[in-house]
Amino acid sequence: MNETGTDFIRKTVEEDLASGKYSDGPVTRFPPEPNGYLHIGHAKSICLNFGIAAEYGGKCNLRFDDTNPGRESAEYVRSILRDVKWLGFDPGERVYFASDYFDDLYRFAVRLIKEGKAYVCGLSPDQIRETRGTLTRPGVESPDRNRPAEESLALFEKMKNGEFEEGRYVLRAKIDMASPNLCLRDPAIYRIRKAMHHRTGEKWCIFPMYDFAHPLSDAIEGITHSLCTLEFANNRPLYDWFVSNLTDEPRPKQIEFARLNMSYTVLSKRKLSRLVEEGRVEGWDDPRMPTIAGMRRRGIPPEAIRKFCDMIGIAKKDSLVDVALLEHVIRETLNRTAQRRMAVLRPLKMVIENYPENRSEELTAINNPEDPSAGTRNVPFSRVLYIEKDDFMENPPKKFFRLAPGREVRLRYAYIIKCQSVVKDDATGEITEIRCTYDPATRGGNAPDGRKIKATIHWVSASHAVRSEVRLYDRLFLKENPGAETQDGDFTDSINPNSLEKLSPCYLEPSLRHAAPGERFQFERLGYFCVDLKDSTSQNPVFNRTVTLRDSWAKISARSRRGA
RNA sequence: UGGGGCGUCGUCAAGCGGUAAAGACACAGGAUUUUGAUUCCUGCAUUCGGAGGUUCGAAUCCUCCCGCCCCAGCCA
Repeated sequence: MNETGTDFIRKTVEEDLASGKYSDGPVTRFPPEPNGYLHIGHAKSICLNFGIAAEYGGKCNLRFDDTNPGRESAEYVRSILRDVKWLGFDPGERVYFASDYFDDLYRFAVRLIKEGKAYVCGLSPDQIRETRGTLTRPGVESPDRNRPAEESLALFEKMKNGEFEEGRYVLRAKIDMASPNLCLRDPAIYRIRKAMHHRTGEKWCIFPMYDFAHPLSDAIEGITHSLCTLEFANNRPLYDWFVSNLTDEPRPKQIEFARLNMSYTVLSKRKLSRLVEEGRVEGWDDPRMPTIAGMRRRGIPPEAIRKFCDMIGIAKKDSLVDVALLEHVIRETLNRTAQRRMAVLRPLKMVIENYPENRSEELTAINNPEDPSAGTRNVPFSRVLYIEKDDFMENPPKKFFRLAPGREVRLRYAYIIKCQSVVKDDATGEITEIRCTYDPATRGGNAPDGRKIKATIHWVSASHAVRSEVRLYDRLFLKENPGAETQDGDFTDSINPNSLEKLSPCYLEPSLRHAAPGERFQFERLGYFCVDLKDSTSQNPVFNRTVTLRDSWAKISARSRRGA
């Protein structure tokens, strides 16, 4: 069920079920056009449709709305299928294509013509536009509007047989050229398209329009509740027109809800494809993309996406969901499930002066404090280590309580150490190494004398470390709503130039050597990371940062930097 | 300025005529902590786009106004 209560769509479904209208439970459908990759906005719809079917003992179909050859392809069909399953929903045998219904749809069209409810129109696309009227002026009727049915039938047949070039004729529903709803001003329902269709090949050269194919496909499949986004509300009267003129009860019912918008990203296929085409990202599955494929590669668990969709709710209000909410559910699920490891991303060499040169020892580390069943592992310790550059400051500000000259700090699961001196590059003055001593009595990190150690930092033994590349991802856009003021023109203006930072070499604890692609970890004190699905090899492991840990120190230091 | 849809905390979002307007995220404090993480407390809309009205009683009903979104593809 839903986090926030029962949304208005579920309520409608419940009422319809209670009224006995649909005896076999609700049948919903997720109807993507295979012309792009699925994104998190689609995930909202997938969760809604499959969720309702599951909750009320119904069914959910996956139907490809493939009525426009030329911009659709089998590659997209494959990616969509994969993404839906990865998200955790299995349509099983219920995978359909609008193109499966082309014969039925054709028959429906013929029936409309015979009944005087459709006609073949010879107006050019330009003429159709000109005669459609405007928002405030009615349209004018086509000279072909009263063409005898026999004549339309013959022309439609010829259209089907490929006897006309594209654009020469179109089949139109005869409704009302004066309707205040432009959708009803004799909309085109079939057009000539001489393109190779990814499934029907060259069998057809006329293709039904969405407004015609969609409601009828719903009816053919016995859909009870046809859920779509708000921008289709204008099309609903047309949806009802086709369904009531051509099909019997019980008829499918269209219900609209608000599409998902999320801060600091864009969620329209058009804009996402532009990012890909213009090379702003490395592909549809770039980990910065809000696509399912991108999020998968980023390391976001499908469970988190489902939880997110559950939390944002379903309503009719246009909204902009804070991406922080997504980040929150990602952290929440990963905190529970991801094993902890130590990794140093920006290495600073540390030498333990009183630790023997050739010695090393194994220390025990907890895999997941949130899950005792995850057990423990051993981590090697030796004289030369790497620690994070950020964990040392030569002249620390007041609130910094990590390592600094003369200060003590605990190395996680290892020893309490003290900074004795700093080695710098003579030429640049840059700190190249810090020299410390350790307290042998503190093995494991406990102080037998009970002295309080304010900070614990992570580390990796230099001689045992696995070298790796780590990719740090940040939001793709600097503006909360990149599409807002710029119509479409240049949402790319607000692209974040620093959305990707590749770090190398990074040093990982040796247990990470055999991590499998897709495997997710928490690098302690840094964030959640996963092995890249594409570029990682055992020779050159690559990790992607999914999301950082919450970092109150970052807030404190940023605040004091501003204040000072 | 035709038609359709929508306006409840910074962001989502419950609420559907009956006492003090859920919850989550964000934010701000505090406690515990070998991750400045997690966890745990605490605070955070005298008010529901505005104005009138109906009612003993309204965010919930009525009227008017204001604002935002969608529609003039042979796209979906």
